[in-house]
Amino acid sequence: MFRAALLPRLRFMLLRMSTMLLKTLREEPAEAEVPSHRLLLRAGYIRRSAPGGFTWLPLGRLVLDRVTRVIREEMTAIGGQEVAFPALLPREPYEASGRWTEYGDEIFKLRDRRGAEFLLAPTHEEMFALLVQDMTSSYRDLPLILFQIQTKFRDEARPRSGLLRGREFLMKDSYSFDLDDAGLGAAYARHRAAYQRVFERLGLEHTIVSATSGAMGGSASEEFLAAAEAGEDTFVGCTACAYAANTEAVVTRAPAVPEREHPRPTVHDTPDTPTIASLVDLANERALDGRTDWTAADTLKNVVFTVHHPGREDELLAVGVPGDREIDTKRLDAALSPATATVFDDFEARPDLVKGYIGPQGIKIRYLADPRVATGTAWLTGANEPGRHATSVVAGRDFTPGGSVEAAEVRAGDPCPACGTGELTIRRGIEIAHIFRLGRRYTDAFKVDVLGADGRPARPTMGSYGIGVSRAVASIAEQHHDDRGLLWPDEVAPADVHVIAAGKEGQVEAALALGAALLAEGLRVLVDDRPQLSAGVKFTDAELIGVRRIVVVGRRLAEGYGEVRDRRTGDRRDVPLADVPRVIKEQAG
RNA sequence: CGGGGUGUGGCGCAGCUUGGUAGCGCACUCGCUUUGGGAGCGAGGGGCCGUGGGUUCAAAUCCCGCCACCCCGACCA
Repeated sequence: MFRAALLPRLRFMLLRMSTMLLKTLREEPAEAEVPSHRLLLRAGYIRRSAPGGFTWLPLGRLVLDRVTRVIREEMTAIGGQEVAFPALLPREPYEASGRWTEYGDEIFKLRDRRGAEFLLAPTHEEMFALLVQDMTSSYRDLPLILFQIQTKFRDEARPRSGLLRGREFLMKDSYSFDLDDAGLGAAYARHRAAYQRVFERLGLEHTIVSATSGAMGGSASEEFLAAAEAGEDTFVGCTACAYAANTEAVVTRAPAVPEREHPRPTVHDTPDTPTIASLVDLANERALDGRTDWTAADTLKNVVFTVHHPGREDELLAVGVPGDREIDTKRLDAALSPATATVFDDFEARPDLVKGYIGPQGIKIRYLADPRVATGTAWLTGANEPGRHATSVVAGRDFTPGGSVEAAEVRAGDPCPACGTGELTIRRGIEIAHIFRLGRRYTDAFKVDVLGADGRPARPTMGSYGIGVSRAVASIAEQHHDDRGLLWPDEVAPADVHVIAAGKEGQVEAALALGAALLAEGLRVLVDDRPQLSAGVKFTDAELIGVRRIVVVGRRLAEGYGEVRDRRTGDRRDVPLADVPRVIKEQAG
């Protein structure tokens, strides 16, 4: 009988399905919607075990470890040093940075037996800043790149999509400490390049987009988005150049406005036209200004919002966009950050704001307009009287916005703001990494100083760089599967080769012996040595589990042949068993 | 937080309208047969029907509350 324990010098153990904690599901779990969630559950990689929390089963753990290994290698290669912090932390550092309250409900807070307050860390900027304060004293100690791979906790309002958005997830977070902006820039660039290598190795097709910084603070940040339908982020690309951006960060170019004389504004009776569609219909019906070619794009839509400024009084704000566009509240919030906006609806309290007939002329509240509402453009817009609109309302002449705002929705086909010639395409993606130039927000909060070369204190500047490790696993599954199951890239597969014993006339023993020979080649081997199972079940499970190379030890065993399959190419050929290890070794490179 | 949906054995579901001994498929155990694409026959084990209360002689089923989960949106990265 084969005993893996008899091969102590081998790097890997033979993975035997007969004894592995593994149960594949024939039917789709009702709770799972997105492909990665469905397949990882069905193929026995994970089990849901808490709201927003998953257990990594043996197969899943193997994949997770492979992903972790790649990240660790690339982080080490850019000079990163690995540490590990507690996840359970006292309140004080987060109080000092302001994030105890700023992070809001998303932070898990708890108390110890004496009533002292703790949190489960959602991310660790504070602790790394404190560590550097504690352990460095001279500019000679910098620069530093420190990282950890650790479970993070966020009390998500709505955990969903399996591993894609959990309340507990694995994250690689690293932090750079430099004395000046040039050093920070270099650390940022090294992380960016390292992440590209990581995702290249993980087989993750991704796009780097400029992003907004959110609760982390700091200026420039970029997100790495893995293209996937199941993703929650929308981003744009350009058909002609390399431009890519999160929709929140898309900047609209003001159109070139030809010089021309516009007639004075004319107010028209436009009863029962509270919507853009009804207004356009009526304008054409009545041939306002002699035109019958009015479209929604000729109208100026003005929407009133209540803006909530943290720590200040709410403010009313009207936003003007061309009538053929909706306002994208995510973009508006990003533009107003840290303030947030909600649609204003208490029109009874403001008789000067005539719902459905608001125009920017003489408006009494703050007014911001889309960049398309450029100086010299003329609009059909509300006349600030019930049932009336005005034509030839010209920006810069009849009204002057208090500024421009990126609030209009971005649409496929919009001109590229970078090159101006290409068109924007819209795709969905999963945020698998986010890198920030933080600056000194956290080192200031803790007064982290080292002694500079000039003998004076110098305050380090920080960068923060996260990779969602468990989310990356799910993203790989999203990008690498077919209708039969998962199909892992080699680098992250739970095994290099999957050996199936199809038959009971010595096939199990032969498969185990072949497994041992493959192990001896330094390959990671999964053997389906489960007794009593029909070949069909094993084939189906192998395809579900998703190891690319499958070797079947079956009906031609008596002749000394096995069948080597490639799940990706569909190629199948019979190979003498003695040659299988060499053949597989060559394929696996 | 708003809208919708669902809670019945490990998984997928029926039963609920019209109250009366909890059922099907898969999985699991044992036996025999079978063995290259989710095997067959036979015999079994496993469920306080999410939870608390109410109505009733009697509740999975009717009524009220609560909880959980899923989906869409808001929020968040």
